[in-house]
Amino acid sequence: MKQGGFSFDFDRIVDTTNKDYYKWTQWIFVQLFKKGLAYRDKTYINFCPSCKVVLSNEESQGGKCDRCDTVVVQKEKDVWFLKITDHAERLLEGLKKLDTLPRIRIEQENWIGKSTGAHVDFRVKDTNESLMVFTTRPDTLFGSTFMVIAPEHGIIERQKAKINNLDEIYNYLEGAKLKTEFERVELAKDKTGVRIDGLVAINPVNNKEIPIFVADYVMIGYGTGAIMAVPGHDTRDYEFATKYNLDIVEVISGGDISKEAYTDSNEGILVNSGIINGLNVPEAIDKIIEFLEENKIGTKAINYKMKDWAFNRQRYWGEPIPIIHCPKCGMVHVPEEDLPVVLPQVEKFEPSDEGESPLSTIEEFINVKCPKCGTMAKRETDTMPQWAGSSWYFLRYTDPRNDDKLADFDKLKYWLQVDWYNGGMEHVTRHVIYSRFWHQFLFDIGVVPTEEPYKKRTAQGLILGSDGYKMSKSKGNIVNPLEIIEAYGADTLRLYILFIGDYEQSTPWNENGVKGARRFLDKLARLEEKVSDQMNDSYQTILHKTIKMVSEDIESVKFNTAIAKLMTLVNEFTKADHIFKEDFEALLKIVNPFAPHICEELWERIGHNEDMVNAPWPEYDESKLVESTIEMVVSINGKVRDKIKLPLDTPKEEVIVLAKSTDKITSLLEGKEIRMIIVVRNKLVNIVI
RNA sequence: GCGGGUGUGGCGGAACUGGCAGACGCGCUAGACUUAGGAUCUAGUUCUUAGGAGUGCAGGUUCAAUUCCUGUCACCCGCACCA
Repeated sequence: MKQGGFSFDFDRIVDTTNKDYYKWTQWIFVQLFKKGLAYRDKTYINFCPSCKVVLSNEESQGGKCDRCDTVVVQKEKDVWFLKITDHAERLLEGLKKLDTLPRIRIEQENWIGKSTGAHVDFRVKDTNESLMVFTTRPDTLFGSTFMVIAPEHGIIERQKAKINNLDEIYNYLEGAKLKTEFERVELAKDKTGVRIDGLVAINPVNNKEIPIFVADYVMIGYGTGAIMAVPGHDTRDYEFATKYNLDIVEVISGGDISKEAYTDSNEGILVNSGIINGLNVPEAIDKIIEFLEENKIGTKAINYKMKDWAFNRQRYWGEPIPIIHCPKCGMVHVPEEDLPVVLPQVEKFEPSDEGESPLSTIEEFINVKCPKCGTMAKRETDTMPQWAGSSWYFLRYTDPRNDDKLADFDKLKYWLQVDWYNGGMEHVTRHVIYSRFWHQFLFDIGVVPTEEPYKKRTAQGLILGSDGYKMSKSKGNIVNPLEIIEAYGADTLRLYILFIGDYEQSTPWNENGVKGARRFLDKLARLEEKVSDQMNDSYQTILHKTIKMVSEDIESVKFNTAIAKLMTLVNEFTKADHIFKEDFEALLKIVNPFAPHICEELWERIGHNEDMVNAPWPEYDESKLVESTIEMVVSINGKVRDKIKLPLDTPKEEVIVLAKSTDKITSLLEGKEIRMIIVVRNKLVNIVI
């Protein structure tokens, strides 16, 4: 970093693995625990048999471990959760105020996955329980002709005495278990399921008895793990109903349900639907929810795809969770004054085969007195994920050595919000959601002065290997920046990376391009020989234009075009027979952000003792931006035919006369009738024939 | 399937509210200086049947379209039996 010449304040270094830092990560956890936002629960978790580690949903996308690609298995375990779902709505709301890339915004919205609809209770006949479903389309309730529950749904065990085909069902559940989440999704085309013989549900709006199926196309993790199937208006239900010969009822007119489900039904009118017949869809939804609530069979509901954040890991490298398990008091947090709970020295860094944390074998770490009652108790041995420390580190920059607080409130007030947070594309989704959640929480307990951490959030494009693929060790297409600095210099590297392409776009690395950047710097250095005390008018316009455009490009993060313009200017200076010293200084100042080392060097060589970084940014002279003579394009029917040189702001009538009089244009116009002439001031003349 | 993004020379990429398509760089070609050139400089470099054609493809609006509209294709990314 230092070699690259970045202007970071290295006095404010923050290291999330340092105990003076993670003390505050643990402190935040304690606050979350006190507010009930950190809780422990037994659940099926994603477990990677290779890393021997519990994974969050975020880390096991596609059913594979995001570190080693091993297929993830489900395992029952005690899991620490952070109740991020409590913030679902706020996280979504706050997004509106965040200035960010469309892509990031969409990913966030997707991740939160809000949908509105209703919860509806379906009584199960001859039992004392009912199945609750979530639906976004309560208006189609009258068309629900069967129900489907997820294989993991608890009702199977609870009502097994009533089920006649238990063997068949268990058999199916076994099969479903063997499939990974990934396969269940992949083999989506062919729907399988088993009817639960013995259990019948009652559709609460028309009291019809409908069969219940168990099928793995319903997920336990989303909604309630049970659905009301409306085959007439849902493709999956339609497919299932056709396969198992179930009733298909049309409740929204407009389609042809003998051929396929009519899903594009927002236009249609309700039919076969009792009290909501004749209404359009939005009206029907309102009315049926009203009905459900009046009769206590359902409620309006909002569902989020996002789940609580599984927060414990069994890795060594992580902040120990500051909780003590006391036989008398239960779970007690470590008192704030006793923080940090320091990560002990350990011989074995690997978790046990059972997936226990490596800390679990260290007696002197585990055994501890309960801070409440003094009884011998045991420490929690799981640690936090890497996300913990990275969810708030930027706050610590404001006050990196504070030992009393995670950061002084007044300092936070001075610095926050972060004006612009930029980071790598690969971490964006999770980092944005986690850090905003923590920040909102810290705001709620009065630790930070703003509800949202940053105003603007972007991510820069990746630099790919020269083969156009993502750089990776296995592909052998890695470029080591230090080697480039060694061979071409830090300025070259900086310049090339910024010149290579659009800031947000991924671009392949090209060593030849690096040479080009170096050539530019060599050219710049050679200009020094031409510096003189004599003014030079020959390049004034382009100089001032470049100052203006480079300033603007930097503001709008278009570094590639800024550098292109600098190159043009240097080419222009190369042609000049001498360069006025002040003009050369102006050039150095605008090249400086891209190539600071060489500019400082040249700055000194032309007689400055003071550092260049403190020199003011040059200003352009408005009067020098435009030349007095301009070139106008003369086109016929939109095709460029000739160019004429004219004084700036020549009146329209004169322009027309001059345009028509050139040799080329006269010959082309011969014998033709001019239908109209369009003049764009100082730009072009278009003659239509 | 849904959503987002991107399609411009041999390559990376420019082109503000429609107004000279290909800036700038790489690569390539020829020449100069040189024992030499992988240094430097100069000239050229979208294609071309030399009239034109040309910004993924097909239409449309306009005096004028990479830019606006309609349709369509391809690639990349994200989500995904989401009820």
